[in-house]
Amino acid sequence: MKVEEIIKTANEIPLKPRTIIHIALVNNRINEVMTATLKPFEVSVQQFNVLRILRGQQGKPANLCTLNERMVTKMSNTTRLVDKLLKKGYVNRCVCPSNRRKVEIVITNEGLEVLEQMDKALDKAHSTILENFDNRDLEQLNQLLDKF
Amino acid sequence: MKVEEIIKTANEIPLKPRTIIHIALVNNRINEVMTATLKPFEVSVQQFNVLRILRGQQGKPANLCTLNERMVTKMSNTTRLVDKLLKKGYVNRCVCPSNRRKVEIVITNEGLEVLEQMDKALDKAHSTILENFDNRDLEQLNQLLDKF
DNA sequence: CAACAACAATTGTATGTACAAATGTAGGGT
DNA sequence: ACCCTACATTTGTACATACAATTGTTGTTG
Repeated sequence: MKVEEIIKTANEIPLKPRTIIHIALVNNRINEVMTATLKPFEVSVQQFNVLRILRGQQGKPANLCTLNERMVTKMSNTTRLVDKLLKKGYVNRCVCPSNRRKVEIVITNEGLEVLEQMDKALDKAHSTILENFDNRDLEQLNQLLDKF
Repeated sequence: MKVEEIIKTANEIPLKPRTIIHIALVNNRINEVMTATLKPFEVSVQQFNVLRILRGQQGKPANLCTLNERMVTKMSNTTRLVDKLLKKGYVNRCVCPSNRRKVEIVITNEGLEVLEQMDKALDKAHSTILENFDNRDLEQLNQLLDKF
């Protein structure tokens, strides 16, 4: 992606704003690919993230606030997000018996199955997005991103 | 930003998905800062982008489809975006006399003034976001981002 | 044990975004 | 001149997100 072709608003953009814009552009492109990849499964990127977090729990239920903390894109409305996964049968939800304020959410077997398929699809997508990167590039990029 | 602290969903995340998530996290952080910075001016990041593009036109009017092309985050709804800027008095809009399909949009003096203030505020924000980067880092980061 | 603050989740509302359909305009071919 | 296609914008609708207010629950303190 040649950022010069996209940033045409000024002749010379200083390095800092240029970097900021560049990241936004890259992020948008990634999002587009991810959304398109997940479209056949009829789940959003956010919903996918929730499923992935739930699988990471390895059977242990997660409550909403843990989900919120671990979500890549923070969102205020985890309730409605889980609602949609519930409708699709990918998660179960019940009130935590030890603390009835909390809600326990676990991923269902069906959820695990579709998640596996999504993983495969996303693997391909990631390779496509990162086709110009070798491992050294990726390490370097991650090191730089850690500076944020 | 230590991505390990945020990504707790799995013990070992392979390099590629890790990179993708990392970019999303960085982008979110940038967005939060940008939105907070622009909040006192009561404009969204998108609206700011439109104003910046219009200034880049140096007096020449821009029509909607040019705006759309140059917008960092593509959005389908430039009409309503311009509507809001119009209400605030930051832009003028009129039908293009030579081609009545087109709409010409120019930034007003008031728009230019507030834009200058926003620039100053965003300059500071950018420096804060990128405080851990020296010029060499930024060059390197941009080079890597160009690989996308 | 009653009052209160703190917590976890839900609901309401306003705003933002994506996608598709509709409106109005221009130009080309017959 | 008429029909058709392509273009530029607008409108409609469904969905996503941000922020604030509300509900229900827990534990603490007087």
